Amino acid sequence: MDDSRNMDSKISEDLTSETQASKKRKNMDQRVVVEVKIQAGDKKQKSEGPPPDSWSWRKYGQKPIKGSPYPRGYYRCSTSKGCSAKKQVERCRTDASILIITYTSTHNHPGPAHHSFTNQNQELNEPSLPELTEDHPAIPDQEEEPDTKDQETPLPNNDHFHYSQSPFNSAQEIIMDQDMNPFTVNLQNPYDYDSQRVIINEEPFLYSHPMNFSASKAEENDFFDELEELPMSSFLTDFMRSSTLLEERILVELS
DNA sequence: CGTGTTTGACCGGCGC
DNA sequence: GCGCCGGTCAAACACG
Repeated sequence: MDDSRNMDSKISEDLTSETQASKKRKNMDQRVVVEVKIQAGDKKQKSEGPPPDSWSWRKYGQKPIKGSPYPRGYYRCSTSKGCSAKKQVERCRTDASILIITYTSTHNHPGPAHHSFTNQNQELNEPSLPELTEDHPAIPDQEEEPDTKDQETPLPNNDHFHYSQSPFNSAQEIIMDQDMNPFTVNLQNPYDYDSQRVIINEEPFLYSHPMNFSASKAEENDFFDELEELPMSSFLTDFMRSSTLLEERILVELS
């Protein structure tokens, strides 16, 4: 639909520091980039996979990306018909063990499963961000993004929050490279998305060795395979539950 | 039968 | 103006 395009145009002007982004491409609205470090064995988890995520995603496309050996999958929220939440999943071209998930738009509906578990986590997790995405009309423009005012806001906090909150209310690390983030920047980030980045690493060493280069042609196939199934959310979910110890971190980072 | 995935085609923006 | 590329659509297909 053109809704996406709609926001594109609008947003491009809003983003103040997205000059770079626009260069690369027509930046979409503000996006949340999540980097998930996975391990070889984790992929299998999907098989047993609990619910993928609190949200159900329907894949609507997949395309090979230039410069990256791995294809990018396009997902849309299927939980609610009118929900415009989308996400893109791709692998880091430099480190195959890193999954890059880009969340776009917001959920304009309460997440079913999400809610249940949101209750427990959210309380301590994100005090500043109530169920903005959920059922709170706190968002003036709601999903449709707006009229710019929302995005123009110099204090992206709120905006970002509700963005980040929906998909991964369990991120272990939330980083906004937009402001200043040594971490992300230090890591090699092939993408200059001007949105905040969330890094979820299953390993505590993510920052230690950003580059693994363990990706080989042979693995490519594997990756494709994974991408196709891409229920990566399964481990995300897993994280949500077990990342309680890091929740405080989020609080600090976000707040 | 309903829901989600796959896949090719199409559209629109951007760079040259 | 043309070509490239990313993003989306929609029909066909697969699975529960």
